[in-house]
Amino acid sequence: MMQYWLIKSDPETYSFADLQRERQTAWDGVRNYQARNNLAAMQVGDLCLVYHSQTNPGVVGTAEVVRPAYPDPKSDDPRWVNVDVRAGKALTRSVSLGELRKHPLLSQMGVVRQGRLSVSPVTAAEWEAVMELAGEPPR
DNA sequence: GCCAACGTTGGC
DNA sequence: GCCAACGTTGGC
Repeated sequence: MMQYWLIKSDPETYSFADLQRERQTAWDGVRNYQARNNLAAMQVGDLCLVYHSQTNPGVVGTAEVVRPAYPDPKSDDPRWVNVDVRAGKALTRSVSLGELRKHPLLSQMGVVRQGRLSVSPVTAAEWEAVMELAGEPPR
């Protein structure tokens, strides 16, 4: 069964444009157990909302999981894992954190309730609502 | 730059 | 096992 997720990045460090340029990347550097557990639960084919933190925080694009969790080679601690994701599409219009907060359904999203969590699950209903706000046609 | 929220560390 | 101190993240 396909699942949805939200993955957060500071665009100064790694932006959605960077992902589009590279087409695919290792999603690494997660050093929080809850976020790590979410990474570990990802399966190939799962879809992700890509969220920019810091400047103009909000959802800017989508990505697809293409490799499930594996140990982060940049860490000598095997507890930390990466997944590989492929760029999906840039949203027709990005959806700001403020819009998520205002939306009756989306105000309950993990990213809103727990701002510091960098990888969080997204329900199918939340996914659809974000796509609608983003001006994306139904799939 | 400030501050709130939260996670981690370490003393006891 | 508790809790204070400290560090980090992220919104504003």
